[in-house]
Amino acid sequence: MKRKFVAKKVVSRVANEELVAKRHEQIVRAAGELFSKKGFHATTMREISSSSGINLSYIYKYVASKDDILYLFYEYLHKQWHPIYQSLSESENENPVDQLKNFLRLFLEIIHKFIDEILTMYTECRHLERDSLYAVLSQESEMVEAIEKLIVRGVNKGSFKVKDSFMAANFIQYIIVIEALRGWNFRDRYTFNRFVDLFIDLVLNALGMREEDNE
Amino acid sequence: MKRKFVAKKVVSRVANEELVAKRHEQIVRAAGELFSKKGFHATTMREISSSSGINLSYIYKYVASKDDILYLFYEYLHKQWHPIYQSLSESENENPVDQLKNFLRLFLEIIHKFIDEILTMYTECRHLERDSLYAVLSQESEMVEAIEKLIVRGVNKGSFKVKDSFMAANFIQYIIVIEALRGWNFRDRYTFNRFVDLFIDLVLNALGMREEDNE
Amino acid sequence: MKRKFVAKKVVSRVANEELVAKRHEQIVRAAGELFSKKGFHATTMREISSSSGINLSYIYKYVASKDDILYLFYEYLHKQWHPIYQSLSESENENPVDQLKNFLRLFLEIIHKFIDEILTMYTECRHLERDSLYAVLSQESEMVEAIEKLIVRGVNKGSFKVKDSFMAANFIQYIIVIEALRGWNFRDRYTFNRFVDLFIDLVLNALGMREEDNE
Amino acid sequence: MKRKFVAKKVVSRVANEELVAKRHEQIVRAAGELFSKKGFHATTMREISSSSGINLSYIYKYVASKDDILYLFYEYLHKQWHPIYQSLSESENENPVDQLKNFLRLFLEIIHKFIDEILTMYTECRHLERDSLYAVLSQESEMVEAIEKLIVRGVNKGSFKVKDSFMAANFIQYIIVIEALRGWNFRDRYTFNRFVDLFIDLVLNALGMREEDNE
DNA sequence: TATGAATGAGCATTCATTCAT
DNA sequence: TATGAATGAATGCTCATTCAT
Repeated sequence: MKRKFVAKKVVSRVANEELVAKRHEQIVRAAGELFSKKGFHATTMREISSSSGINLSYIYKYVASKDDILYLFYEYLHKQWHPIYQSLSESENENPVDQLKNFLRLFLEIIHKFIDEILTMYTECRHLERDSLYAVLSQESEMVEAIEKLIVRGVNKGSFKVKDSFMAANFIQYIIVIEALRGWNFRDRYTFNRFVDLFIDLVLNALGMREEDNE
Repeated sequence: MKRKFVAKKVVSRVANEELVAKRHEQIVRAAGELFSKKGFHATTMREISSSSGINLSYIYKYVASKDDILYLFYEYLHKQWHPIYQSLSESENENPVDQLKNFLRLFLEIIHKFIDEILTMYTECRHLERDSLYAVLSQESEMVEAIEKLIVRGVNKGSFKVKDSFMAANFIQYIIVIEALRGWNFRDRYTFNRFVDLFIDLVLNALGMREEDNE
Repeated sequence: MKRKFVAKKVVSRVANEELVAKRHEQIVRAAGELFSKKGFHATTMREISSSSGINLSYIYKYVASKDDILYLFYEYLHKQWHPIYQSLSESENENPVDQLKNFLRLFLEIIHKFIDEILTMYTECRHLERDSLYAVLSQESEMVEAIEKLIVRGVNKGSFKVKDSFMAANFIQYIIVIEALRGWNFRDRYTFNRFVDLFIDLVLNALGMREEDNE
Repeated sequence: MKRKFVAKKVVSRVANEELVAKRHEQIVRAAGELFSKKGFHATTMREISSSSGINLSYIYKYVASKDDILYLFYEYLHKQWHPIYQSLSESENENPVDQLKNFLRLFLEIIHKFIDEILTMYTECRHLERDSLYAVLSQESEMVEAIEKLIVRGVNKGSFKVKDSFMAANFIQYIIVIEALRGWNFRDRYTFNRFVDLFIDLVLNALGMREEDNE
């Protein structure tokens, strides 16, 4: 029942890989901003073209469709936090509690930095075409696995106490973007640091740690 | 700093209120399904018309724009759970823990029943126009308040222990729709009842209850 | 080569003639104002209905189409000045110069009173359907004839001197609505009385009268 | 109280000016004919597209709206006679009477050539949007000024005798298009040359010249 | 590699008009 | 006589995408 991770390759009709990477970045930067400001559908290819400074028809040498750009956008954002959760699997010796706290803090900082983009990503990714969508879900899934492993280690060491580590991992992976998706309701009530503290506290509690253990 | 709740009224050019209600339901049913299947933007008015069996131009007697339909759709869903969180404020004598458990269970059942619609609602509501969006956010906010009151009572009675009840309420209001938004990753792993148990456990923990208190 | 004057009858599906007349007036009053404000095409039947206070479908019992209303509007305006030029043929004993002056003055006053309506009439009547258009042109033509007769009498009496009385009549019938059609360019420059004086002076001159004869 | 002349520029999203000019002409030719046949409102963009041979969406690269096309149409016609009245101000030494006669004749010839278009122009220009309308009225106004100057010179030289030269200029500028607007009533009665003679005679008379002076 | 010209399909919305009672 | 419900056919305009060079 192990999920296989699928990837998607945005095919470009240009050989030079370096150039492709450069163009993709150009495109995504422009598009991301536009998507975040007006949404995917309301953003036109023409706008992406003029905003990125790449000729409209020429964009189609680097992407096959507008959908590809949305995927590229997702990929770009994902790249921001990929190292963070990947490091989770690498440093397996660390204390799981500290590691989790650290992970959450770093992650929340990324979210905070890309608030608009992440809101966009989560509200627009439904419109991805089949292939792209699978690739995205796959990456999300990968992240859940990394978190799960951490939880399992914590449980084994007696730091956490959860009924089901996979469910807990999903829980965390979902709640972690709360600031982007629900922030409008509480953002002006807390400083970012205060928010992080409260957030970590809630999550640690959920994983069966009381504050007394925690300090 | 108290938020004022705003409402929006979808005005129809037909006097007969009963008929309006009937038509609105017809429209929303058809549209909701289509939105869920293909998204708001990809759904055309023509499809809504033929799916609802109401003549295209005639739909515009009951709504002013496609946006109105999206709002109607949101309203329809919201009506499903409005009674649940409203009852929270009414029965203030009950034991907060039981009340919360009960609330969560009922709510999760509603979510389960409308999974596709809720996913749609949360991914499409960004595309609402200003007025409609405000109305929606306002209703969401109202729900958070109801949850917060419950938490505060629980804290006062010593059942819960949280650093900040408003943050906790936001937390719960956000996590509660996890099945609709992230279910694809865990749905086939648990029965619905198992999921509910795990969910409630995590939430109660987050609110500072250990399982030992809990049983 | 004598032109036959054609008339058009707006058929209504209601027997009571008095009622028909009353409704037609109601309709025309409302429609005329709307046409003048926004033009024929921009005015909707619904607006005419709500402005006239007659139920939309019921209007169709009194007119066969929107076009009919435009024609009715024309007819209504025409009725305003019909007596004026008709009287021209009746009082054949009067001094033609005085009669012309009088005619012009009365006519200009009517124009002045219905400026917007007349502008509308002349810019919209192109959109009349065949039948209605013929009826309109026919009425216009009739007016030219009346003017021509007057000129002929004036020429015979030696008061006017024109090369071609029919051309001159057309000339006058056309120039007489100048205030409605070109007024924007000179209206704020003259009082109405001054305008009338200048106008009559120019027309009399055109008909071969010098001011010295004129006084 | 001097009127300022305003202009309007139809902006196209194509850089190549020559191409723009070519396309504009293509569009105006097709549209003009259609407008003349069926009126502005009854003419659809689709018809203009197929009649001009330019793809519907591509038209919108050269004009921003249907209104722009109406304005372009007006501009096109205006260009036909602009040189004629402009020359009026240039050759200030000529005999005003000859100059006026010449001006009228040339102008009437242009009118004659574009009868349908001019009828259209004057009956449809009310539907221009604000900006375009101002530009149009401004150009008309400019023409009146040119005529007025000529009249003033004629008056100073003792050739004309009018009470008010501005009013007279408006008079002429209005009457000059009579063939387009009222021609249906007299066209089949005169050859074009005969019409021109009669017309010039009437106008000169109006300006206070008797035939005896005239010959 | 890079660009300007060109296209086809679609979309929300409006409106005059008719039906049923 | 009078009305509210219902319809069919358009219409201006936009947009992603491809062509030709």
